[in-house]
Amino acid sequence: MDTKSKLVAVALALIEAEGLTGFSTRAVCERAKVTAPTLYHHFGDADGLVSAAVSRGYELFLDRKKAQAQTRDPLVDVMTGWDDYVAFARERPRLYAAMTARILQGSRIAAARESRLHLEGKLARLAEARPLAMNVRALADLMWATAHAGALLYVAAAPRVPAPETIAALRQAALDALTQKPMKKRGLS
Amino acid sequence: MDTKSKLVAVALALIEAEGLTGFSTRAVCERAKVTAPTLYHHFGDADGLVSAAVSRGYELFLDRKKAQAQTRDPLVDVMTGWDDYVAFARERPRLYAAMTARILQGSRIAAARESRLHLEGKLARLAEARPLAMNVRALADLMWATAHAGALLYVAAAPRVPAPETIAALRQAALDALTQKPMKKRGLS
DNA sequence: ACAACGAATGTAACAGCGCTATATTGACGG
DNA sequence: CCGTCAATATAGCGCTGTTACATTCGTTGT
Repeated sequence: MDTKSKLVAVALALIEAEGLTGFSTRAVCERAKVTAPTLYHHFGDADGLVSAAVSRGYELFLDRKKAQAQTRDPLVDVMTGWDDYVAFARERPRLYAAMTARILQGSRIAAARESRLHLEGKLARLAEARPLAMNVRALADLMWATAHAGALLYVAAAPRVPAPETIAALRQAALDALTQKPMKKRGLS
Repeated sequence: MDTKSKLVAVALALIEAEGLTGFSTRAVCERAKVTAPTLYHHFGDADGLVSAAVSRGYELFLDRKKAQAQTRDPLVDVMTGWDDYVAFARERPRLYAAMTARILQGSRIAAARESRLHLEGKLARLAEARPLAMNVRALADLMWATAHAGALLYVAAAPRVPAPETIAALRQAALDALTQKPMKKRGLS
């Protein structure tokens, strides 16, 4: 395996094993049996390597999504995607934390944008099948926000598990937004 | 002002100004005109000082909540609290990020627990007024998850602003959970 | 009154971190 | 066979969190 991908693999493994706080360029170099300048030659700085590892994380996530069979009903596809998002975060909590930590700092990851487009594609397909209450971008925000909130409940509560009805209510919120008719106004308080 | 609270104040100011990444014990010592060992004498390590600053953040948050007049309707109080949570995160995004980052690492902050109890108190008062679909703890999780998701939409999207209907949908999810009758089963997919 | 003690602070240094100026290797095209 | 350029190594800088050690200073027991 070439040095560059090996470094990414080592960085990803380190993040999964010890989280972002356990990550350091020196630890990566040691485990990859490489000296510092080669790391900096390939990635510029520590942030570059973390970004690359996080990108790889998004690729893993996307592969999983694409392996998922597409059904007849776009609504089912979107909600299956929602469930899978939460499941991914539960299975790889430290990787997930690293992926989302970067979102908050406004650091743009190309692979993240791809995941986002994948979701918006599914939503667009849904929009063709039935009229939606919001535009696709607002709906994508909502899907992400509810799924991320669900994921956080698992990660933050670990090793305890949140009540199933809490997750169900978040999921229901996503579903309500998807099935809500455009013109029907609902009471807000 | 005594040295200890001055250090907390300086740390809090530094976090608000530059975020957690800009925080360093040396920067704090310099601005507080204090040498390193006095910082370590008072707080043990860097994490101890950050925890203290974050605690102070929760106190500020709680003060704000307590200043909020209690109305006749507990439901209104809970939803006002929801709005205020999101508003706090919008107003002090870096402090909010520091506060929640620690939650995810499982680091327990006493003041955070107090905020949680404050919310559960409000929910208990609501439970006396009308039967709820979930127990208070599950409901508190849900209130936090939806409000945090709303807060994240603002922080992650900054300086852009998320669509109002996305926030409204999250808020609606919280409200639905509060007003949902105990025995009424809703379709889940 | 004063010696003794402990809390609070300062001096100076350690190891580990991200990062880089510089030198060396090694594969390829002329 | 030599020049070029990417890839790697040596060795070090400046910064970080942290700490062993020395010092000040108010409190207290006698």
